Amino acid sequence: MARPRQFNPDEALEKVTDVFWRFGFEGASLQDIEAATGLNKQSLYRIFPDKRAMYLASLKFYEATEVNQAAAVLARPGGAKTRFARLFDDMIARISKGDRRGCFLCSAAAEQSQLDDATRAFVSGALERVETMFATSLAASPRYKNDEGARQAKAAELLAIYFGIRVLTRANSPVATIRAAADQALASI
Amino acid sequence: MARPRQFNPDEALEKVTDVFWRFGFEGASLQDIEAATGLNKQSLYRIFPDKRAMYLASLKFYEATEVNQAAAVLARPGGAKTRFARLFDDMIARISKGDRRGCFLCSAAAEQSQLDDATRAFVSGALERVETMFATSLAASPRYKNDEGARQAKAAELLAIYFGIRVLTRANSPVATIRAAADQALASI
DNA sequence: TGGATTATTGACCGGCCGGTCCGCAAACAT
DNA sequence: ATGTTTGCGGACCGGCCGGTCAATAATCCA
Repeated sequence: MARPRQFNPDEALEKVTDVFWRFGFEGASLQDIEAATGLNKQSLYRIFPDKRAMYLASLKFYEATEVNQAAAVLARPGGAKTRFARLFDDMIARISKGDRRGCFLCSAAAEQSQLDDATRAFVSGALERVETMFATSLAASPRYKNDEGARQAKAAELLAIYFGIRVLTRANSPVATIRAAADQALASI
Repeated sequence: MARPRQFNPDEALEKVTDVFWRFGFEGASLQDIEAATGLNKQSLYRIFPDKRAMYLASLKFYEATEVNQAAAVLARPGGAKTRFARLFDDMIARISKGDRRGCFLCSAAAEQSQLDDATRAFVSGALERVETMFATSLAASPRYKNDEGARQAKAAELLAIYFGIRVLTRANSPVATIRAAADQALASI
């Protein structure tokens, strides 16, 4: 046929995701996105119908990469406490390296999910999937394996703590506070 | 002198706060604010130098009202567990009534604190004050009164759970999940 | 090589953004 | 009553917003 695309759409989406992750939907202008990707608006609009679609694609990309990676960490062998300890350690290691982006899903929930139906639908679904993922990992310990009620309840608590920590991360709370919250959560598993 | 102001600045600030609380800084346009307050832009700009100042004033107003009210709930007599149970019950009662605004400080942390220095400074200070408030309430039980380490750690954990629940609130998570997280947290106090 | 097709680019669009200006009305002191 | 001061409201501002268009350059097929 004709001239092939000169950039990798997946790499572009990765960069777009980072911009939305850091600045939010309203906070990220098309200009910012152009600068971050090195692409022209027109090239972007050939891939995405509009800005909102870019944002939703970014959320999906985030789930497929970051959340999936967390799932991989949680799936490694060991009891429930060990698994969550690894998850929290990874999270805190990133904060210590200066990464204060927190969790994109969490920011999207705070910023957009009361304003845009599609965002709310996706975010609420993604949170549910994270909760299920937590419950599955809890089942690695006999204490939760045979008690669905306890498992669900603990998963809900860990979900809240996890996202709470992500908020504290964005708010530049001291690492010590975050570490303390994580340790308390782990101790109760 | 001359003609006195025809509206109550405090009532105006209350309405402005509600708009920013629901829509966020970028999501709330001056037009939205005019509509919500019933005031003209010019009248608003006589009270606030610019939009950012309105936002910061709103955050302060939020702390002075909503956070203060939470502090009052936590200050009522009883052991630590009883006090936090009342706090969580109030929170869940509001959600059940359809109020999904969550916590303004929490949304501000997610949306703005990585973008605006003044917001970050205020939010991070406010979170610290909430944490202190939590620690003070924990001291109502002997178990935490004499163990500062345990008190700080539990306060950090409750802070995370509290803000996590606020995120779940915004994301339209089912009340059952939120209730479960709150109950788990209470059980560990 | 020629023609069809498509990516790329930058100019351009209307509209809304936050913010300002100015004419007018209201209320005070005298 | 009058002059002065101030609040008020609507017109208005430049600039940036998301989004589009048209001219150009690059690549493929035949």
